[in-house]
Amino acid sequence: MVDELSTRIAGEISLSENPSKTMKKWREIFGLSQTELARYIHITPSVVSDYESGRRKAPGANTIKRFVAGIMKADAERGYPVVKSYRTMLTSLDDDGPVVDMQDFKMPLSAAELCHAIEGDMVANRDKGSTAVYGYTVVDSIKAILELSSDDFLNLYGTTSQRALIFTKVSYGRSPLIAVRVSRIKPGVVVMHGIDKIDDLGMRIAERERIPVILTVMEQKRLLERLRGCGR
Amino acid sequence: MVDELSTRIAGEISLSENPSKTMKKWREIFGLSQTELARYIHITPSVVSDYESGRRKAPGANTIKRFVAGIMKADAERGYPVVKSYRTMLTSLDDDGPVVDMQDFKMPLSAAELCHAIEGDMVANRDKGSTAVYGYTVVDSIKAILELSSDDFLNLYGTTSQRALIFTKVSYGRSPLIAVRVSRIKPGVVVMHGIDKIDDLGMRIAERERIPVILTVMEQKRLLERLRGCGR
DNA sequence: ACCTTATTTCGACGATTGTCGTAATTGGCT
DNA sequence: AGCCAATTACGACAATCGTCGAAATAAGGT
Repeated sequence: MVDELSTRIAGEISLSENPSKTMKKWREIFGLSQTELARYIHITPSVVSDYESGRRKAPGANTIKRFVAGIMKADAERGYPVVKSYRTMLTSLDDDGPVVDMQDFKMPLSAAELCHAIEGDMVANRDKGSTAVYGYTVVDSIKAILELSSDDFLNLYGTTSQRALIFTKVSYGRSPLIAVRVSRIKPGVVVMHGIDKIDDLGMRIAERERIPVILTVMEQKRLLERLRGCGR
Repeated sequence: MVDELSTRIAGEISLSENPSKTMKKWREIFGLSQTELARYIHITPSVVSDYESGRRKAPGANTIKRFVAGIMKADAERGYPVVKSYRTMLTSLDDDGPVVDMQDFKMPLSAAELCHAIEGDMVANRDKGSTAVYGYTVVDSIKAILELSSDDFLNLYGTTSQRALIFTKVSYGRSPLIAVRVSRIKPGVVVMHGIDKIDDLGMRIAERERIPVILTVMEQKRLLERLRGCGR
């Protein structure tokens, strides 16, 4: 599993239209600062910044190899949290639970860009529109309410919580936000599919949590296709 | 599936101890000459040779990207034979058929190296010991005989037929070689697990097909572990 | 406002890549 | 043996990478 994730990360960086941004995405997913990463791969922090800001447009295979080795080493020292999340993500798509789809974006999107892509309406915390989103999890909200324990909620986040949590079959807009409210880990963005306005309680929860909330009534099949096509 | 295989190839090249050899491996899996590949990615054949022979030790992300795009374009023009094989390979490991394990090696092995790794005895065509082997398929020979049609045999090859076909639960050594004999596509190496000598008929078939044949009596569990550890 | 840490910018320079073109070598086929 | 296609070797050179170090800027906390 470590090898598989390593290969995937290296492949994404190599094939990316913007390897710099992809390296930054993965560093942040692994919860490392540039200074921390620099220590793992024995270079100065300014070199890490040079890579991520695009000063070097096509890093060599040795650089990619050392980058991946560094973030994996950090994960190993912490007990493999990201590797475990990745495995959980693969597993949760296989069973017949509430998770409808879950992917990481090749290229990070902002909340505003995501909103635009799914023809949504951002009804709460519009000022947080620049929030970076690294992936999404689509959840059948009815099944989620019936089946998920509070621990299960953690499994919705895959490799990072900096993602969009998308609830389908929403009625009033409060239940998903209540669930987010009591959850220890918060997503970057909440999307509610099936309604075009939320009630007052939902709005107040959203403002208190400072999480952008997007509503969309796009047909679910098209929604999934649009999401799959994002961040390329 | 195309994206997934692309990412995997790019990741393997990036992370390889020897990116040159890994690029050559994948070019050969896709059945392209250096001259053909050069046309797809708009460089001269000598540049392709420079990459693959290690003159350039750490290709950049742009080079890897163009390499992968080239081999994928070639596969697309031929109707995706390699992509389909890759998909078949993933699928056949999921069901409860005769396939016990199937992997590609990160780094190609020779038949002799493989023989050594599994503590085997090469009883036929020792002069072909330098044959390159890119992966392996482990097959329960009893189930294979009972379940496989001649078309199913093709599914044993995954991304390339230049691999080791490994039969377990072998008794006399002739049945697997008969199966190979009547098959249109031949593996690079045949391994028979469970015997330490083959009968005359088996030997004659092997000599006629010019395929190295290895016998091993290693415990199956250790055999699988050894195979997984090969080509790193 | 101040302090500390993180990040970014950028000059500089040695190392390496990417590529062409030419020629030599290898391998397969007749 | 000869021919042809594929592959390899290699000189050459422009472009880019990899990295350091110093300084500037940004962000978070008090």
